[in-house]
Amino acid sequence: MNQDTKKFIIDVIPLARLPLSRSQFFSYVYDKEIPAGSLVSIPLFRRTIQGIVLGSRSDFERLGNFKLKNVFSVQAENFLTEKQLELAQFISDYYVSPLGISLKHFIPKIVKERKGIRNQESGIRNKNITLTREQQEAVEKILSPKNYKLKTTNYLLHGPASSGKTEVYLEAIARIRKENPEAQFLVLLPELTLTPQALERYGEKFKPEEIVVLTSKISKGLFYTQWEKIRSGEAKIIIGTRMSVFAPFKNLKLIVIDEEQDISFKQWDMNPRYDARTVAEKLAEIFQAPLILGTATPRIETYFKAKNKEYGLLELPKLALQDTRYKIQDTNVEVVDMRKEKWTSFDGKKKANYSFLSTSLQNEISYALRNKLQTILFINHQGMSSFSTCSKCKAVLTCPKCDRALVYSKSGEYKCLHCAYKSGIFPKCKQCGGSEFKNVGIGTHSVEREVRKFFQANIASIDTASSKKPGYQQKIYDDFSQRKIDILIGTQMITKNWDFPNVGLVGVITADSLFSMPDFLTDEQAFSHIMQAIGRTGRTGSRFPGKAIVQTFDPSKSAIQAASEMDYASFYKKIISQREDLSLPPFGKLIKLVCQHTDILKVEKESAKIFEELKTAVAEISPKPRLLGPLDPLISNVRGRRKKQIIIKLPKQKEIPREIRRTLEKLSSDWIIDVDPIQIA
DNA sequence: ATATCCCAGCGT
DNA sequence: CGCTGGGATATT
Repeated sequence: MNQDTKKFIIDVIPLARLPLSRSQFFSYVYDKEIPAGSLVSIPLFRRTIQGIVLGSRSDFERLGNFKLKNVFSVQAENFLTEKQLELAQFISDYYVSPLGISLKHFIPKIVKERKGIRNQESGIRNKNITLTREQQEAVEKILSPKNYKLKTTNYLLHGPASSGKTEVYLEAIARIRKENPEAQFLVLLPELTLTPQALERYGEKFKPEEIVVLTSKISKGLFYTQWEKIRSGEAKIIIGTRMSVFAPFKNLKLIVIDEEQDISFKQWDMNPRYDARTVAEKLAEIFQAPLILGTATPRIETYFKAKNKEYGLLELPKLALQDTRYKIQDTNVEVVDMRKEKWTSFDGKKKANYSFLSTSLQNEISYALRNKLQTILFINHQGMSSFSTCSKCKAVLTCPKCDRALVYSKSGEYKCLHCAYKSGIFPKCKQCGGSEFKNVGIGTHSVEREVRKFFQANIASIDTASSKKPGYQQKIYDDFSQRKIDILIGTQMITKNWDFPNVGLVGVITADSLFSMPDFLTDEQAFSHIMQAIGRTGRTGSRFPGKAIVQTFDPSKSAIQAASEMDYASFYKKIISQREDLSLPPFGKLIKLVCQHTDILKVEKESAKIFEELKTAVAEISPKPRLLGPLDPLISNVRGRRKKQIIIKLPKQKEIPREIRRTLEKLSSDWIIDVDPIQIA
């Protein structure tokens, strides 16, 4: 080492997947100190990649004659804040994922061209809304927890549809802002479809230049501009999807997670497999900011924590909204047993109804149409059907790459909803070579066709596929809010916070399809979806109380019953005891390990080996974790990749025991580690 | 991510 | 004995 020129050792985390078992940084040389958090360009094994600086040192002696390479260049000094580094480290530890991969999420694609900032129009109309006593109290608790002897600054805001949760967020924000005009607020939404609505609401309190929206849909240039506005503090309110937790906040004073029960907060398909709710909790801790989890149907886990005082529980009663714009009525919910629709009465007065629109639903649609009220029909499947069978041998038409059923689409082709596979117009049966298929089950398109047969009205449908057409979703939204559409048919997406005051009727066409995937969250999610669908109505004028019809072939299901009675408490009671019996969350912590490879033999051998290793590891731990597997997952073949999975159930505790962590850290890249998975079937 | 090394398995 | 493919390994 040359003694004349002063040099520094720079510890850098390469933005690459490094083995978890080794330290996640490498050391380089540079002739200046580089501040932690800087973005640099470095050589790594005769490649050039980016890295994040951890720190600079000058203790060359300890290294011996190990030859360090040079940092190529500094791309951006202080690119990540100290707090972002801390958060990245937390994510990597908690989700057992390489640090470099976590850090990648904190770095937006840097684009040189800075486009003009295009922000939605929003006139500031500081409407003075009087809060109800409950709303007021919720705000007080959030702002001064000590006065209420709360040990935490995390809150569950539990209130049914139209109970005025947003008013609570807005008031809390306004009050904090009054004290601290530089304060920043993060509002997390499950999906980008909800952002236009949110913009409208928050636009009433904020100037357009203070609001920033972060979703994967916006252009890279705009994304970068928004990112920098957050860093500078210019952006005060940040509305976005789960990735927004990675933004370079300067002065974060409150985090809101709206629709906290939504599973889209969990990144299940990519490393790090993080849950924005868990990350947001850490982010709130780092900034010493309160966190509000808002929902009409809390996750069982969340409600459990609230009951155990881990979260402050803020309950808003029904009909809290005293605003004279709406007069809220109890929604009348009717569960229709679809099996009875096919019955005929002895005197022949009641005829069998073979349509998937029950007599009740047909009557209610007519009623709504007559009274100029709008109808929303909710169906869980997109396209024409859920699956198709060969007319000759009854075999289900499946994707050749995955084992999943193909779905008939309008184009005449059969598509795989898992990969991009399309069958062509004349598929052949794998078993008998037959070319005729019968479509079983119903989707948005078949419902639309059926509704058109019965009613002369303005009818439209929307699902994930059709909403991908640019502008289509906005058009449907606008048309529906301007009452140009009488009957709207759609998948889950339209039940989420699309609030229209003129909806008099909601129909859930087949509640049963919400239960098609048996898993530990199925009932919870089904309950929440039915409740959400029901919540779309009931905001109408007092002359017409909201009406909801839930069609099912199994009215005895507790999720359906509880949802139709809008009874969260009894549903919670039922599920929480099941969870306790099975040591499922919140009583146990789940870690899912999936081994996948094209060669099934390899997968079997490898997963058996790891299972044995875990067995020995677990033997030393008390209380003893439980191991399940290696098992075939419900979908064990995707795009030709075969899978086996192992489930680890830890007794309730925050940390993963060292013995288990050691095994996880040496898993090859054929393995997926999913901490707190949302699916274990 | 990927070049390199090492060795098993095979053919000559 | 030599060639080849697969897997493990290490990366500053």
